[in-house]
Amino acid sequence: MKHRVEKTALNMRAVAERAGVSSATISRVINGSSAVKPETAERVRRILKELNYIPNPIATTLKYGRSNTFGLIVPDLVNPFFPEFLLAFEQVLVENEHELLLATTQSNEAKLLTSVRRMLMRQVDGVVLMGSEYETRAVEPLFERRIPIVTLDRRRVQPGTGDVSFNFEGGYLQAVEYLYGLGHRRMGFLGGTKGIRTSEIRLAAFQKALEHFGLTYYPELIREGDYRVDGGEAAMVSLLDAARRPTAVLTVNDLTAFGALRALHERGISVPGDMSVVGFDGIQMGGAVSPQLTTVRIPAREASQACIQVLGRLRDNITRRGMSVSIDVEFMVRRSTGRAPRVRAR
Amino acid sequence: MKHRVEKTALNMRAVAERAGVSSATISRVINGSSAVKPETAERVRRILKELNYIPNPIATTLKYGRSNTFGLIVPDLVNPFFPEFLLAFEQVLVENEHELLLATTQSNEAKLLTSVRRMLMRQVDGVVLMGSEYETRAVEPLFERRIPIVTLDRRRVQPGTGDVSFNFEGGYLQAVEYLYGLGHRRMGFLGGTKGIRTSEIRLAAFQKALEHFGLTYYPELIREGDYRVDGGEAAMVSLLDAARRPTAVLTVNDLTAFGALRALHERGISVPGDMSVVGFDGIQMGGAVSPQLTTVRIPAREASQACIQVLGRLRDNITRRGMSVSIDVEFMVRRSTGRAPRVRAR
DNA sequence: TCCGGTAGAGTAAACGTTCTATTGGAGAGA
DNA sequence: TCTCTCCAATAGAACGTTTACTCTACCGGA
Repeated sequence: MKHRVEKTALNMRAVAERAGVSSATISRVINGSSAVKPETAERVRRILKELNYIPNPIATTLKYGRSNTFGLIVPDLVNPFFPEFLLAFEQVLVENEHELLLATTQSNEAKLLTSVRRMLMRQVDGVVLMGSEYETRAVEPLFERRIPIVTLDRRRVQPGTGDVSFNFEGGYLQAVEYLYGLGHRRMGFLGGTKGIRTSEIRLAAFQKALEHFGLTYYPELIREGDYRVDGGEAAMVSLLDAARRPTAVLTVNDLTAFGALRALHERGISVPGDMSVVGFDGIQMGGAVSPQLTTVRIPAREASQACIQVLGRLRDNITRRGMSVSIDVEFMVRRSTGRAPRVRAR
Repeated sequence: MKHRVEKTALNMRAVAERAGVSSATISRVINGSSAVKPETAERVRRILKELNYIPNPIATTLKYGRSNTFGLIVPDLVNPFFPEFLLAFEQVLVENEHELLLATTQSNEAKLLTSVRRMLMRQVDGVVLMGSEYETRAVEPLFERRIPIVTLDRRRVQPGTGDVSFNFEGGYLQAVEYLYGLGHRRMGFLGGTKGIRTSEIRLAAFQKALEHFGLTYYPELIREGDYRVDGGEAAMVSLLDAARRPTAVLTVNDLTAFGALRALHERGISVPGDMSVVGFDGIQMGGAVSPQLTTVRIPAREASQACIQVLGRLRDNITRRGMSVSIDVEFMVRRSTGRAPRVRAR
């Protein structure tokens, strides 16, 4: 006798046999679809519980080519915002009885291609693409197979895709308003990587916020970063060389702000005594450092819900018009911001 | 005509037709399984590429009840070590042509039950269980269905399970050795939650390290924490009340160390001037705070590989003896440790 | 010529679910 | 009794892949 893997767990037919009905009836009871005599249904339900039946969605996926799975492609998990989004995304999916397929690309095109292939193989019903920049060529197969795509903060849509972005204008407006109220008039900005669309959008939002309060925008107080700690540190160090320093700096994200804090701490510049610092993202770690970071929180859960909602609509509607959603952010005052110092000398 | 979902993408039979062979031959070419005439194989391969064929592993899963998927159940992603492990785990899986099924439990038993159910529905070939404590009852269904289980740092195995743990003894030994070399003789310890096995193991490892260097273990310099920042901060604050303070503190993990740093910073106690602090885990963020945290790094990639290897063995072997693997850790000197202060007065 | 071996390829069933088409009765009306 | 309608439930095909079994053609040896 050949070696055979023990298999064939408990399936609908076995349940059906036990209940003295056909597998179709079991299916109907489980899905509550069509007319089943109440007493039959009750009996079936009892037996399902008794046998501890667990359905096999794989079979359904095979039959319909739909997996109730959404893919999430992230560049990496180094930026803590990504895991926090992932966590929320997974929770929302599970609440909606969907599954998650996670792929990381390390900002590497070959891995992006692999990720897309995995998505296709696993018959995902839609894909969320984090990281504002990506190769169009690599995601082409998704378009070809009409898989709905939602990007995060890409600010661009095509037919069959959606975009969920964050309200940077609102966020920086609240932050600037708060700092203005504390007497700050001279604010710097530690930005993102040059040439990336979202960097420009964030900087523009900062500038607009200044204008809204009649504050001067000083180009010499603007620095480039790279969305990471090191870039933020370097940007802050460079900013400290300015002829007249700002009394507060806003940043493009929390990691950049962490870099700024480190630069300031190492130079003995007190935060918030001598300088106020504001982050953006609202990652958990912001509450762990000292001083705790004042920041603008991006609500990961709402963003996840928006992504899933948009994916659902794109899947159901053949209209396939692109959809844009903007998520409101929330200013969080913590300890890295305070009154503007009275006198500032270099 | 009924509404019908556009489906039936490109399957083996279509490729077969195009190549003038049967689907069996296509399958054989793809899997390199049995004798196919080289020229036929070549022609098939060309057509596969030409048609851009993507296989559907769902069908295979249905047939064999094996999905080439490993599940990962984590309590949450708040502790940055978890996402870092997750990232490594995903990468290693993809390299080995496996898939990941992620589930988070928020340390909530109902969600753990749901997670286990998801694992079973998706026909996973094995499950990695993070978080050293879990309800045995909740994972019972995995045992019943003979799904291999690997726990992380649980230090206990049963038939059909494995455990991957970390070499705390080695880690604390290196840390204490380094501090000893810097002149520290009086070391404190900020531990984990009481009553958890791994907390005891870590504390014992610290104690053993002290003994190894002939140092005194001062019970009054030991505090409980909760593996989180707040717990670490409270523990540090309490430790500062000690009649004679230590010159260095070791901690149960990096978050605890962050809490300690925050407590010290807020009280104007210089690190490492007045007090040295050592973390454990080696999370990325340790390099972002100021001062950068000296710590003991747990290599997430090696741990992931070990988990996957053990799961593979458990799946293949019917022997099903429990397996234990210990992962070596690596001491990383950064900026939160320095020479012991000459004179210490309260 | 016949037999057996072999290379190469094809046939068809199976996995678990869903749903269309169909069947079996029961009841009602003629 | 026959026919029609309606309710409940069943039979069976389909999804895409793999593989045990089968088939064919060819070759060599007796």
